[in-house]
Amino acid sequence: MSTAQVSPHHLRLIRKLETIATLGEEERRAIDALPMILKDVAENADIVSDGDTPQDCSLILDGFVARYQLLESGGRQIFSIHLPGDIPDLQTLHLKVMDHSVIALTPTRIALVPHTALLDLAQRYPVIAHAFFRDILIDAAVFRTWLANVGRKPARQRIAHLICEVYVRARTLGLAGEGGLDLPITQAELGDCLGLTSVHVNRTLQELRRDNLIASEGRRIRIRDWQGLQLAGEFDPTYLHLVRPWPGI
Amino acid sequence: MSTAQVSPHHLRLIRKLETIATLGEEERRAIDALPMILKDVAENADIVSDGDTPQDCSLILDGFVARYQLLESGGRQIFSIHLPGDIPDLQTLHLKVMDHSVIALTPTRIALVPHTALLDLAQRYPVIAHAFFRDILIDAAVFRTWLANVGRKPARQRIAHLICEVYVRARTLGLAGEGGLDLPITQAELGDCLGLTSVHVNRTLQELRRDNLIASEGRRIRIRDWQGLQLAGEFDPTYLHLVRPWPGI
DNA sequence: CGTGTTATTGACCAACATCAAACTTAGTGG
DNA sequence: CCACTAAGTTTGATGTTGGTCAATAACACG
Repeated sequence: MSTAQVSPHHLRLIRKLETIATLGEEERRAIDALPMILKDVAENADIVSDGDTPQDCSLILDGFVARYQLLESGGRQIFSIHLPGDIPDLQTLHLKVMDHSVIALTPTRIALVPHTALLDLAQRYPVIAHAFFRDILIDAAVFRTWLANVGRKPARQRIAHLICEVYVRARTLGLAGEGGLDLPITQAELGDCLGLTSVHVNRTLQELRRDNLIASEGRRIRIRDWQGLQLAGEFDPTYLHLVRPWPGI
Repeated sequence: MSTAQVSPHHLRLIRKLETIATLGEEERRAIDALPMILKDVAENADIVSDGDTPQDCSLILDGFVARYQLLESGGRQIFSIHLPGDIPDLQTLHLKVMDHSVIALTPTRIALVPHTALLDLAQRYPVIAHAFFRDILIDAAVFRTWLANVGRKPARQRIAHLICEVYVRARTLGLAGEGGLDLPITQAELGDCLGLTSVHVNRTLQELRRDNLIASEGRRIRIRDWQGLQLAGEFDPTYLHLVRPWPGI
């Protein structure tokens, strides 16, 4: 199967899974046969909400997505950032009730894939079941890493780390070049990722700019010193368990 | 199969899995046939270490266990607490290299179960594969919840929440009665769970005692006001996805 | 007993929060 | 194409939670 014949939507998923597992020709073909219903989601709209019991999973085709929870006390904690190719609600295959929400940080296009189709796929192709397992486990590894960041690192390190993570993941998926990435996320949202207020995020970003680790033009964050930024964030990509990390990481 | 014939070690695992999934007679029998090698682990010894590539999973038979990571800056973050019946390194079935460590908080007895046996089991019994999936997903849900705690809640809430969580899980497994539980964990370790210093943990515990939410006699924490403690911690057990929560939770 | 770990207390400090206002930017409709 | 608006960013002044350092007290255990 030459990839030219593959639908670009399905290709997104194949490309993503190939960053964390090794697929064969057969598996790629099977994924390409998945039924998908396209759907556009407005900025700041929930894709799945806390308490839902969805029957489909959402494959991100385009846009930035986050998983989060609102606290009784009014605060919000963002748990992870998701990029095209990710299925942020893959867990609904095995946990029927959502215990958090998924939101579109930008205007987003998703593909809805029925649980039945995905379960069937995993049933028939152990390699794909393995890939799903890995995806979920890497998800958990990201949560742990964020927990360590928020629990034990100062603001400057946390922010640097987050930028490193999103950059590496975007780059691995071919969504960012050498220079940096668009991180279309507000400082308040950054704060909700990192357990900080937007005010403190702002001041710390200025510090990172002053130290020439990053530059920001509007919402585009340009990485000026990749080594330095990794150092500043104590960033070690091991926890992402990438199969083929690009050189220089 | 009457449970009387089942080895108590295997029963621990069966009981645990039955808190998060529903097993049939056949599955219980298959679990009972799992090969296990018993091993004692000293207090404060690693069961698995960051960077290891183990060939077995560790079923906890007795004792308290934690997963953690050391940071370059010298700090430590604990990610989760594990009780008898848990398999804290289940993820090594699908992620070969450990990205964190597992430590015995108390003298602990574990059973080593070969990956091959577990993978075979999951292959032959979809219900068990499903249970493993759920276990890993619930693990991730715990990480998210801790992340929300550390990121967005003050010390008092964090501590109350942690006590609630461990109590509910211990009680569900039949390891704690109505009155409270042994939480054989130092205040420094509590701090490493919650992103606090031991000094602040100490002061906050005193506050919880003063408010009559808990009482502590040595290391035993007695819960004096279960409703109040849940309230103080904004504790909602949904994220544990228990199949049969006990009444009054 | 003595020794090492853990808990407790006190004095002081720093990182980050809060509150509030001004400024910038990107849309939007006339 | 400009004025208007809303959202996001930036700045300043001030407050508080929780950290740091250090000493003492309470245990646990051989």
